[in-house]
Amino acid sequence: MGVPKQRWTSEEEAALRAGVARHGVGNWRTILKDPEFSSTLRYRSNVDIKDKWRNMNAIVTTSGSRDKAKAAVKKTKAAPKNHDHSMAISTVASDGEDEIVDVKPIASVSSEAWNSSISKRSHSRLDNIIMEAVKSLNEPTGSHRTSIANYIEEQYWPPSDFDHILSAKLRELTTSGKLIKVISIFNQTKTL
DNA sequence: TTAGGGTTACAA
DNA sequence: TTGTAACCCTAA
Repeated sequence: MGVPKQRWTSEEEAALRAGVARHGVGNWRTILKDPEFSSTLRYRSNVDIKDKWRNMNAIVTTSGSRDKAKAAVKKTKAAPKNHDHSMAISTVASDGEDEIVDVKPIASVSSEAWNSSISKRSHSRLDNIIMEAVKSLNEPTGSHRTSIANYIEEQYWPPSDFDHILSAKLRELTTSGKLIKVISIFNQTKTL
C-alpha cells in the first residue's frame, strides 16, 4: 500500500522454512523470536511470515489473479499443516543440469486441492517445484524419482495420487528436454 | 496472536 | 493485460 514492496530474499525464505521446520506451522511469533531466525527475519512481522508461508505453499492460482490469489490462499489454508514440513528447500535452477526422477506414492492433502492447484493449473509451478527438488537434492548423478517425490512430499504435501501427476510431469519435462532421463544400473529411471 | 479475506504493487 | 507476491484489515 503506500510502501514499496519488500521482496523476500532467499535467506529470509530459508530462515522461514527452517523456522517452520523447528517450531511448526502457525507458530509465527515463536519463529520470529527464535534467535536463530530473528536476525534474518528482523524486518518481518509475524503476519509477514504467515503471509509469506501462505504464498510459498499456495502453489497456485487459478485463473484470475484475484480469484487466484484467493484460491491460493484457500489452498494454503486448507492444506494440512499438521506436521512440520520443514526443511528447507534449496532451490535451484536447472535448465539443463542433471536431475533424476522417480516417484513414489505419497499421501496427504486432498488430491483435488493439490491437483487443481499444482498440477492442473500451474504447470510452471510444478515444473519449478520439480526443478527445485532436483537442484536441492543436488545429486551428482541425478535424482531419483523417489527422492524428488520425497522432497516434494516434505515441502508441499501432495495428494496420494501425486505419483501419477509427478510421473506425467516428469515425462513431459523429459520430452521437452528440460530434464534428461537416465537409466541407472539399478534399473531406475533418472533424469539429468 | 493467528487465520482468512481482500487489496495493491510489480513483473512478464 | 494477466499472474504473482507482498501487504493490509478484520474476526476469532
